[in-house]
Amino acid sequence: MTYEDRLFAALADPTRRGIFERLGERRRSVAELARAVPVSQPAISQHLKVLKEARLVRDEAVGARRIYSIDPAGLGQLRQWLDRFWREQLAAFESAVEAERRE
Amino acid sequence: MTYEDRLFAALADPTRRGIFERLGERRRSVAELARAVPVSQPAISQHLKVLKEARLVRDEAVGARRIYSIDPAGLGQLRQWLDRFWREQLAAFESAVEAERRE
DNA sequence: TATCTTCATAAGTCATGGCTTATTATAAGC
DNA sequence: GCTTATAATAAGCCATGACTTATGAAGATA
Repeated sequence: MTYEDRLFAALADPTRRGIFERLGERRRSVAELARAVPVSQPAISQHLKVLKEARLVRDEAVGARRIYSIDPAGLGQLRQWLDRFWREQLAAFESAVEAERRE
Repeated sequence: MTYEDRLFAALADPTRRGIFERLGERRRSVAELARAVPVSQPAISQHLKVLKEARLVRDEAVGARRIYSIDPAGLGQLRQWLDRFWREQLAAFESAVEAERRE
């Protein structure tokens, strides 16, 4: 499974995207997230693990708590994918127009 | 299921993303895709249906064939989501810095 | 030390989704 | 008109993944 796969798969689940978007507002502990999102604490931990492996979030130990926050790395990857795709598609479009012009 | 859900779910599957990227190069028929991607023709059709419902792809009848091509609408949605997220995160970051400064 | 909180992991359940083969519908070509 | 090509749908199989409860580990608090 590539990094890109992990990235898209991580964002595919709505609950997980919800968690991610909440972390976008501000850093939160697992318990805070569990209070805000209607699933159990273990479910939150599992989602966070997936997000972390996709490099979308980081965590930091603070006492017994673990504070999660956004890691821009994953988003950067996503933007790269989008930009590359856009460029390629634009190029393909132009070459199609060019081919048509030559007919 | 929201449109956004459909969008992310559609891009989550690697095979489907492969199909989508091939269509990024140029428009193709179902049979062409089936020849290029190592799954059966019905599987291709099923993937195309998902991509179409996410507005990532359009189709057009040409004789007995169906020509699929990129529909920029879905990508636009994805970019919007990314941009909005980025802006919000930036704002959150700035307000965090501001709060820290006041301490 | 004993207890309480916080979080991760284990194990099991259930729904979803991606694939297959079989079939059907429509258009093309002889 | 009959056969071939193209593509969508139906039905069924199986793996994956999202959730649950139960449990354990590590830090905070009395």
